[in-house]
Amino acid sequence: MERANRKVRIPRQKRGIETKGRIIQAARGLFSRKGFHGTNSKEIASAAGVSIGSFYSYFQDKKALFLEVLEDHNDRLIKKIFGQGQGGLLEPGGEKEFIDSLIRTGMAAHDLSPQFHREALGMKYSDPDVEAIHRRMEGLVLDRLVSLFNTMRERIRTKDVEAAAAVVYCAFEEVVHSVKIFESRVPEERLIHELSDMICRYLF
Amino acid sequence: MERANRKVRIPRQKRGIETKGRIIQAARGLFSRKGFHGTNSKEIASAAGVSIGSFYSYFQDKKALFLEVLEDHNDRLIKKIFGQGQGGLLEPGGEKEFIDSLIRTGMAAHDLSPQFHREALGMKYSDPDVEAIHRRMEGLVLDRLVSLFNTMRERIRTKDVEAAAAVVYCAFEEVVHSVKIFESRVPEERLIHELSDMICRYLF
Amino acid sequence: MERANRKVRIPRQKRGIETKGRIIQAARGLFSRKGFHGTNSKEIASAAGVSIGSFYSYFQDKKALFLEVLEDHNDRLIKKIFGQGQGGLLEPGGEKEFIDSLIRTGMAAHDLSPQFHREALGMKYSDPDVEAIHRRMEGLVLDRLVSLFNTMRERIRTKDVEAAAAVVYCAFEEVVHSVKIFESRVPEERLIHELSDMICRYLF
Amino acid sequence: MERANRKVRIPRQKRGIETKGRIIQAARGLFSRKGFHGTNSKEIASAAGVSIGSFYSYFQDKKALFLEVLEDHNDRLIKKIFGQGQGGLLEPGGEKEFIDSLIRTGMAAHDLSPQFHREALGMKYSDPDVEAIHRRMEGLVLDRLVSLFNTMRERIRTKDVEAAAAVVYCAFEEVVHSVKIFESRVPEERLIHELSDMICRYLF
DNA sequence: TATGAATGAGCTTTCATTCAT
DNA sequence: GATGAATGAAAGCTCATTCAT
Repeated sequence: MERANRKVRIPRQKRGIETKGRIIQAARGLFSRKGFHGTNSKEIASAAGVSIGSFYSYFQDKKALFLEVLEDHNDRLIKKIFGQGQGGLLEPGGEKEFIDSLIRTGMAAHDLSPQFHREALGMKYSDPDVEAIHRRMEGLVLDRLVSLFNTMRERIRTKDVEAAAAVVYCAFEEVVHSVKIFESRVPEERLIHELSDMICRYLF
Repeated sequence: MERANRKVRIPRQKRGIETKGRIIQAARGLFSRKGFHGTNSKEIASAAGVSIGSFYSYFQDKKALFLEVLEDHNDRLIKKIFGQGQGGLLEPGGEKEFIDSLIRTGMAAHDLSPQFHREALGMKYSDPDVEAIHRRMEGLVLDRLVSLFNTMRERIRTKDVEAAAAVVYCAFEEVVHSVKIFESRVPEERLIHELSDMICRYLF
Repeated sequence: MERANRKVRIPRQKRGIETKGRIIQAARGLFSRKGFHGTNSKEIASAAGVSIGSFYSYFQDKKALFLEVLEDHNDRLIKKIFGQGQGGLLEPGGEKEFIDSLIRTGMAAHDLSPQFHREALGMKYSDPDVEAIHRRMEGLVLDRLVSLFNTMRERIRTKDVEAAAAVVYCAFEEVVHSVKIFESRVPEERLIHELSDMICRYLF
Repeated sequence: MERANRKVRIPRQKRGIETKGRIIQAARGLFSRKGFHGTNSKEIASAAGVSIGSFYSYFQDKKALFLEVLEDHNDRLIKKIFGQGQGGLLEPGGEKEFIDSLIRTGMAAHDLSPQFHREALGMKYSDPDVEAIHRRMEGLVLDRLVSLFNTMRERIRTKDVEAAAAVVYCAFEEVVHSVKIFESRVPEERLIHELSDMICRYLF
């Protein structure tokens, strides 16, 4: 008996879109609090005020839902990070402020569902699809950094802009996580200060 | 889920110790290949050539086994990292070589069961016990860095040695992971070169 | 499972009758390819280009639809089998031709949706309603055979016309199925030849 | 996460063999009364006085269990059918008795779990594995018939022994089923009488 | 002490059917 | 009338863990 090609409902009407949104919201909450493996589909459905049947008509399975929650989360992150115009900051002498502002923006973005972010980070180590989404996201940010560095090429010490972007991004990411996700023994402000100093000395 | 107050045998005889070791080895392999959630206890027992009953007389439960595999893994890491005496490297002028050597040592350590390392890293995001072990490990490394930096205090730019250690460690960790665990788009050598440069410029 | 006393619409207008027909056609195709249990109502509705709501306004439930498909199928069978006038064939000396013609007609009838026929045959073993329909159909054929045999009473060896009809019908049915539904190891023509011979020797 | 290669337990100890046997017995009863699709695995387990976990450690899934029940059933059939030596029956003049005895033996065999037999017959129309088992069984019987007919070659009318075996077997099977599984309108004795007569007239 | 048969809560998923719009 | 979103009982199956032998 071949499997009937189960179609996932793509909601076009207002009601359907709301329902799907409710499920995503409920799922984000539960995944944040109890993790992906600690949350089951029935819970999600009932937290969304929806039957388990509806759940499975909107999502292929629990993993597919997780990926959608993640995409949704990333969309908001992107908006927060790229939303702010750092337009005029590149003028000579403003390097320190520029880097600080990058760091602050990045840190602030992590205040958006930090618990879900944590769970998603964890899953990237074990799930290829989650990893792929993270890579894409990271690619976006790296590309931006690279083009930023390119516009200030002559003021930057290294010639290897790509590697510079990667290294700076790594340093930044891990510091953010140690602050926002794991409670670092060293307080946030001191870390940011040193991080900023490190990046500036390195780049300029 | 509730914990039975079952007695876990602590093997004192040679045979028991070997058996336990065999289970840990088998588990490391399976956890590496299939992840913690993708591996079941029966598989582990039979890969270790042990009955499921024996398995549970050596380990409280699957999670406890994971923690032991992790501790064992960390022990080896520690040995690899701290084993090398970086004794004489602190002489004036040798800073660059010193940092390079630190980085190389750290990178090399990650060639020890990188797949298991990856899994353990992932689990630290969702399991408090795993997180605690990571913290302890990290604490060890940070302490070492701090004391290292202290011995070269006057040659180091920042006064906030603790934060410096944390930031350097973060940068290092994430770069290592992007190389050893996720395939970075930028080749290893270029990343190491920039990382080393960044740390040196920052510190000295 | 309990039957709601939902009203099933009996379509009287052209459009309704066509819709119902489309559903029956679509269902026959799906039941043939995937079996009754392997086909779900949504599939049927969408294959018929009809909403699931409409589907349930035409048919009490999936089983009721199956029964209608079966009745429809049997109606065509009946037409094919009884449509041909075997009128003049009873003249003395023509017995062999007569039996051959009966067999050929019966075989030909099975070329009508043989896959659906197969499914319906299977379901008669597990569903009383399907069994009842089969019995009625069989009754029709047996009655016809009995009356046929009666008209040639004095040329027939046995006095027990009813049992003769039943036995001949059984032999015929199973041979047809082994040819048309299961691929017999012995080729069709040889089987027909022997079947015809067996029936003739027996009857005349 | 690839599926762990679930091993089906092959019981070697007395207890395990008994348990498996109990499940098979219970399943035969339930399949007979409620059919394959009408019976669920939990019911079977509890009817066998066994946990659902045990059930699945002995059988890959419900279908696999059905196939084992069927094989078991067929084994007994075979014993019943081939157990009786029809050795001396081939002497000249004994043809009628010989055929009668074959028919009686076949009929008697069907008194073994006729309801399960019915279900299995039904499933052969929809399940390829069940069909294959039926074919093998049928092959065994046909081969026996062919070799039987060969030993009495010169007394038999037809030269096409294989087709003869097939046709005779078909007639027999369907008559048995109409008697033992569906209640025929014509009483058993009359059917047997005519069937025997038909086969004898045809063969000799 | 070692074994592996047995357990059963709990998970994911399906699908016939209803009913508000 | 027609629609298709929503329902939820019920199915199949897994696996960490226990415990009688």
